[in-house]
Amino acid sequence: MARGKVQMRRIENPVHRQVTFCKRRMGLLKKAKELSVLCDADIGVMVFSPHGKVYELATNGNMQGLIERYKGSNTEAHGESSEQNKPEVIQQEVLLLRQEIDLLQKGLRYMYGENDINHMNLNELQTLESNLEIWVHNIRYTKMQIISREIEMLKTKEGILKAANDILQERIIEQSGILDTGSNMMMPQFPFQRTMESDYYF
Amino acid sequence: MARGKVQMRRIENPVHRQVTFCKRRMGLLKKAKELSVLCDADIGVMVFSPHGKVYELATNGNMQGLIERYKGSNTEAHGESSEQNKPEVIQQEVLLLRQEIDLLQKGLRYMYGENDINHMNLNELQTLESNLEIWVHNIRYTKMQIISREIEMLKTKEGILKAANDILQERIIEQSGILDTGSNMMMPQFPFQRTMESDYYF
DNA sequence: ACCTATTAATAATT
DNA sequence: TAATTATTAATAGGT
Repeated sequence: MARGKVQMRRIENPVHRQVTFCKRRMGLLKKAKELSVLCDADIGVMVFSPHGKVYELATNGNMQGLIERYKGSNTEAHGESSEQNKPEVIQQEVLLLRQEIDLLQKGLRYMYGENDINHMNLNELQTLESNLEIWVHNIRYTKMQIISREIEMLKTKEGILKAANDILQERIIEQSGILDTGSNMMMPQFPFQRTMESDYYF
Repeated sequence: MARGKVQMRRIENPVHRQVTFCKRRMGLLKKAKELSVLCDADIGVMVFSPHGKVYELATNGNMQGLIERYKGSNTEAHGESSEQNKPEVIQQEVLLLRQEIDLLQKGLRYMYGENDINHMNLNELQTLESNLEIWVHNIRYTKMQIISREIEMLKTKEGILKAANDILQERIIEQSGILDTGSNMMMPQFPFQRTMESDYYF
């Protein structure tokens, strides 16, 4: 992608290789982040340099979580809890989590405009508090809207199904009268068909 | 990178999002492969679509191996040892840190507006709501701390001033006794000086 | 799925 | 190591 095509094979010149490694590694992680954001996907990338150094990206901020998820999705069930409890592993995990928290807190600080919550004065905290409360209020409102819509939909469906059932019952009665052949034991139970995706939102 | 810039945020149109997901996912995996070949690195990429599908690339053909390597490289990185390595303690800590991270992440993600409130489902809204409430709680706690400190400070100041006043009164009485010249009408009122910046925080 | 106008990435160079 | 720039590669929007 620049000043000449590049052959798809190991770059022999070590300097060039190192430089390219840096550049393309950054590019790869950037691309991963972009894909994650644009398409709402979680992505984990692990890069092991030839010298053993590790570079990683976990768009949800937690590579361990992604690995778990990967294992889960791939090999259905693994009774691996025993290995998971090795002290070193856990210790390591604590370390990672701590780093993660650090990162997130920085993010928060950035979000609040450089102001760590511990360094905000009363006024700022007050403002923040009311903003959050407004937000919570909006969220509750949105939730209520969703729930209302859901209920409406269910009611509608119920009505339709009831009507359908009524019609079907009538038909069956008619048929029973006309044919007078069988018992009612095969009569469909009331909710004729009750498969709904009403839990779509949950 | 084509026919117009793209904003770095979730693509709202589901069709566009899906198409972009396919294209960029391919691009990402290609880039990973290239980096691997050109620079002689081992790379693992895991992509989790929002619908839970997993796409992966392991340039050495073995994701499990890369995962092990990842864990290993992290474990031996820090030689901090002993002390509070009791499994239960650490386990507990991991749990707490995880929770904290979860909270921070969600909060951040939501705050950065990567998730439009109007496109969140009930569950997500519920989570967001509780996160915000916890935040509000923390803010209130911080506020209370500040206020308490402020009150302490004021009490201290009050004590000092009272003592000062007492001393002044004594002096004045002494002077009155010695000089016996004037009335007490000019006697300063009790809080001798009461200008404080105690409302600095408000 | 394919096409291209554009943007983004980056190899070579300083 | 850090810029700059000439090119190539990726891809957004359209068919």
